[in-house]
Amino acid sequence: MHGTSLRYLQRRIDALKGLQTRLLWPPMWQFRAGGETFKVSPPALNCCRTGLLSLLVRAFTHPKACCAIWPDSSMKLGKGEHVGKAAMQLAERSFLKRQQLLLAAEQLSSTCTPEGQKHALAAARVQEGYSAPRCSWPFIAGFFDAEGCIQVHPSTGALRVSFSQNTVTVLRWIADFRQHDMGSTLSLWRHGATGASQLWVECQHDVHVLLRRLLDNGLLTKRSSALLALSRGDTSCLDIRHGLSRLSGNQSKYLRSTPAGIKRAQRISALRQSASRYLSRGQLEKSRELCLEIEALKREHELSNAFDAYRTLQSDIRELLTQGAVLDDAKIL
DNA sequence: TATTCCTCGTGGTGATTCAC
DNA sequence: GTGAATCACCACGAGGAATA
Repeated sequence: MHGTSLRYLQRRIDALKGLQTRLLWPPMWQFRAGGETFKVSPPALNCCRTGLLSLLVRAFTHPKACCAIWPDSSMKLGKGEHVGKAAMQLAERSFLKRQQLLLAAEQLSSTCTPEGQKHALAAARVQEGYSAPRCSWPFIAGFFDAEGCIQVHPSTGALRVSFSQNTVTVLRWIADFRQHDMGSTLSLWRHGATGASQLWVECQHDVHVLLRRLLDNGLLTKRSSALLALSRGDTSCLDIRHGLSRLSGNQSKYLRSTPAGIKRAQRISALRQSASRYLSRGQLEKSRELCLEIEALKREHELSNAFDAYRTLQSDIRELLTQGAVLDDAKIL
């Protein structure tokens, strides 16, 4: 790595990512979900989309629910009356998409043109009135399953929980409900560039109480992550970080800091604190020396992070090729 | 088909408090 | 005095979904 520039590494990373997106992954013969292994037969893989869809549905949903809602609805959308029934049932429990679901249920039996239906649904989506719901812990648990995130802070080791949503209204419901129920406030932050909002819980006591409440009220897809986070005390921060990363899959994989990266971040954080103290005591020279050291460490940190991402990409691509992945000719520009 | 939007997961920074 | 822990705020990239 010595002598390699950040710009050069970034170009290599971009090239590897380009290669990775042009790979046709090896055939999948089985997959595991919910502790069960599902075999995928060649016909389902090769041509029968419905067959593969049914398999996935069986794996990821409740058997009864999937029969009622899933396999055929996506295929027959627009003419199956069970779609209308499903939309009506969902509308009874939905806060955010009630108007759209009611419209969908009505339109399936109306004579309106497909184009007209499409415009009406789009208008309902824009105009959806966010009437205040009967906010409850089961509602928050369900919302968190879909939009929540549990993280261990890289340089502090602190547990953090966040909810993200483009519409700030729902986050305010949750913040208000929680303040009323538990007497503590949450920080709500709006992302400048995208306009999306995030609700943060960072006080360690509040994080623990919140996770326990979510678990007690039906948290499902993030259950394992929440239990792992709550095991802190018996397990090290690094192990919890690693476990949470594994549970969240490959998303943002190449952004994650390695254990060495976390140590660098912690060192920088400690030096920054010292510099700040020297500055506050008027020891300007010492503060300036530390600032120079911090800048050098930050450059090294950035370069090392890029190198780690590059090595991980290399290794992932090699493994895929070993397993039978090939370049997709149709994606070669 | 290209572009924009939206969500998820992640990292950085500064201030304050606490323990040694 | 110092390092560790905590809290609060801010921001961005990836990639799938929605839209033009």
